[in-house]
Amino acid sequence: MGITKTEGFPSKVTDAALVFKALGHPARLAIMEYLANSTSCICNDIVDQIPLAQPTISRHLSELKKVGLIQGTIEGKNTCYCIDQKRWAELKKLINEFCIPQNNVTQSC
Amino acid sequence: MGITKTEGFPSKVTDAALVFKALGHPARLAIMEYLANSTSCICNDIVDQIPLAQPTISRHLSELKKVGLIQGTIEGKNTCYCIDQKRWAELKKLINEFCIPQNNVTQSC
DNA sequence: AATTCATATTGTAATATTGCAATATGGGAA
DNA sequence: TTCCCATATTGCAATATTACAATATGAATT
Repeated sequence: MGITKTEGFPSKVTDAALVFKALGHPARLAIMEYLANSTSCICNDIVDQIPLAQPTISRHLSELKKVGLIQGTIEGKNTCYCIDQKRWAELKKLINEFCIPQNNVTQSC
Repeated sequence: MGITKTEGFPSKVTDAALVFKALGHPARLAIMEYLANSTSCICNDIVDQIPLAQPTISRHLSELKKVGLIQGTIEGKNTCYCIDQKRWAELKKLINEFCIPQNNVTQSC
């Protein structure tokens, strides 16, 4: 059906899945990496960095914004995108809960 | 188009995106969490844990297997799924390269 | 006011994903 | 062999995603 069932899962799982999903596209991951390594907020520089058309990038940006990974501020003609550091810290914690396996658990295969 | 453009991105980015994408579904994330916290390999126990039909879970399992997150071993009647610890360590490293922002970079907004 | 530049939105077409019923497959038990 | 049990695969149908052209918007510049 193309529709993702979310009932029956803990909200922590569905929340984390949304973040992973947002990061699960080369363009969006490249945008995140670019923003994480930039000293200043970048605007249309992103368009020059990513090999996709401007409308497509705009849509990816709004998707990252939707899950709270980034933040956009209008500055005159330009829009300034950057990682929402506060939210990022929370998300990183969320991600690590799934990324890091329990050390005290030994698997039999 | 529904098609994801991968040309023009570093392979490190597209590789990581595939992993994130695989984790970007509640069912798959729940499976990973379950496997990470189990002392033994689980087989059809997963079907009892996830509120989805067996064929759907089977498909999610094969998707996780495709990106190397898990491993399946046939044991008589059952199939034993568990996290591929070696590959997981590599993937964790890959994920952290994108998850952890540079500390020496200060953002202006 | 007219133009330009940066970005967002909308429309549309192609493709991918998801979910389940139905069905296969293959091992072990009877 | 026949019957179950566990799992995989296939075949849809519904929906989501992706990409881009065209267009809108809105600020600054002329």
